[in-house]
Amino acid sequence: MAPTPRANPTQCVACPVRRLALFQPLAGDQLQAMQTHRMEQREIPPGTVLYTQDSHLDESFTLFQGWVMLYRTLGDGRRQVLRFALPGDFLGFQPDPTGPILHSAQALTPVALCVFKRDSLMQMFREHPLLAIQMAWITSRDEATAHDHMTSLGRRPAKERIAQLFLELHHRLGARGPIDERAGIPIPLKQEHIADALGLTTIHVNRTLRALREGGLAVLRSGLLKIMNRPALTEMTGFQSDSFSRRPLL
Amino acid sequence: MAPTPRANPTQCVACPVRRLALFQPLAGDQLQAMQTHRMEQREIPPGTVLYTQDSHLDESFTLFQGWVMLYRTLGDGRRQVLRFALPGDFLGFQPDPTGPILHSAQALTPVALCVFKRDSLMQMFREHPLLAIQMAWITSRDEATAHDHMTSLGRRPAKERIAQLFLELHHRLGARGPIDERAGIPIPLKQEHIADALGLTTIHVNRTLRALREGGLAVLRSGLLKIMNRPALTEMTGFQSDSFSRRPLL
DNA sequence: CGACCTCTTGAGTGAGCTCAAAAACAGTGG
DNA sequence: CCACTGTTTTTGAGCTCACTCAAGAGGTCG
Repeated sequence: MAPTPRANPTQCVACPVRRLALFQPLAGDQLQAMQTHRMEQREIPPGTVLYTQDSHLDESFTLFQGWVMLYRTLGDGRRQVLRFALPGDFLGFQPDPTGPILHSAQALTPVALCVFKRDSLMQMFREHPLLAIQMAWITSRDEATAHDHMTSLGRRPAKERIAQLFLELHHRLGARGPIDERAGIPIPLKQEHIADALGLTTIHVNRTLRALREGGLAVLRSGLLKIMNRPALTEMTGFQSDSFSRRPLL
Repeated sequence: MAPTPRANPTQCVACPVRRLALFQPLAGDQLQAMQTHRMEQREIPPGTVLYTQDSHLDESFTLFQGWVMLYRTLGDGRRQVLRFALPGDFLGFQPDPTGPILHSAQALTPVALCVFKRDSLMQMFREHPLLAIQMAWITSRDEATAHDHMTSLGRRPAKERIAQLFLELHHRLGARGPIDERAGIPIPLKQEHIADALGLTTIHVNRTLRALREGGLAVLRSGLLKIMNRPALTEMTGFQSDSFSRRPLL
């Protein structure tokens, strides 16, 4: 994640993407090589389901613009949001490419993606080992974020879970570009999404948001998140931005 | 994980390890090359802390024998177990090798490991790209397991969480060698470990174990797990072993 | 035979859930 | 511009699953 801002950011060949996670640190010749692999840019409206749990997927994606929600569904409709993917994130990389994918992905906003055919991606890895190493690091970073999330789910009360989520989103968005603290950060999440991410009910999320608001800690209203008292939030969650550090260029 | 049993399993050079996750699918010359990199076998007694959250780690490990618990601790002592590592699993791979590690690791049993110095591992990746690709898949599989775990934590009641854990452990152990259903599977976990993995208290784990026992579903006693009614357990969790599929040889 | 874990059971409490229903809001068509 | 419909947010009331506090029972080891 958190690509270092630089004077002359590398471009993703097929897409007009800057500082994309998988490509940003690559040398020019490798970028050129990627042009030869079937890459496609795709744009989809909010609500579109990119892929569905248990289906077979022969593509993966780099998110260029917008938010995508990755989630898993249990038989009776219970839902767990696994990750909110932001621009630069990679989606659809599977441990077993021949097996079904284990989660679904849905666009929360208008979304722009780079699409890779699976065999094409494999081929790229073979030809450009650095890409494979980058992929290992990206996946490892996602795993660390999942660990944060697990710790929230298992060991934090509702108020802390929400505080932690807010700080995480704020930090991840801040790493992607400057954000206007005063105006508030645009967050396209319904209370239901937050509930499904944090293992709560919508109703309880609502009450907890009220508590945070009335405590002067943070306000989420009409799609805008305002952090009112960061020190207090950081204090209550023990938030460390280390989890989102940048990876080495190798 | 789940390496296919084969007639003549590859050996991990320095260690007398068979079917190790990172090496199993490698060709002979690559294995040889690894000999030239600083690898070390290490054995540690139960309870040993391999590494500690927030410390700087310049090694990573392939687990050869025994169980290792990966966990995170919050300021006030709350603990979340992230993963129970079994033989063949890889530990200590970090998204940012220069940053502090974000969790701790402790041996639950006597443990044997292959140790890699960090720069040595990096060097191996550069020289043998297939290793990097394998690493990406291994990490991706771990992430999928973390997703299972998250779903339990967020959206399942205590009984289902424990049932799911039992089925997962049974399946992962089964993939590593034949297990004697009747005798029961050796599980070196205290109720406290289970509680910290599943976001419950020890006391509630105890009560729930009793419920499972009295319901004729599964019994965990004196370190032995017996699955008494797998269909019922599978039914209540919707357990799919897909999550633990083997990865491609590329 | 104590000292120390780990497991077990009881009793009471509370954070978060369910059920139910307003109120605010957004879009749509007349 | 407004009535009409569907979605999202908000609030109330009561319940329950899981937690806290407390204490006894088993096991293990020096």
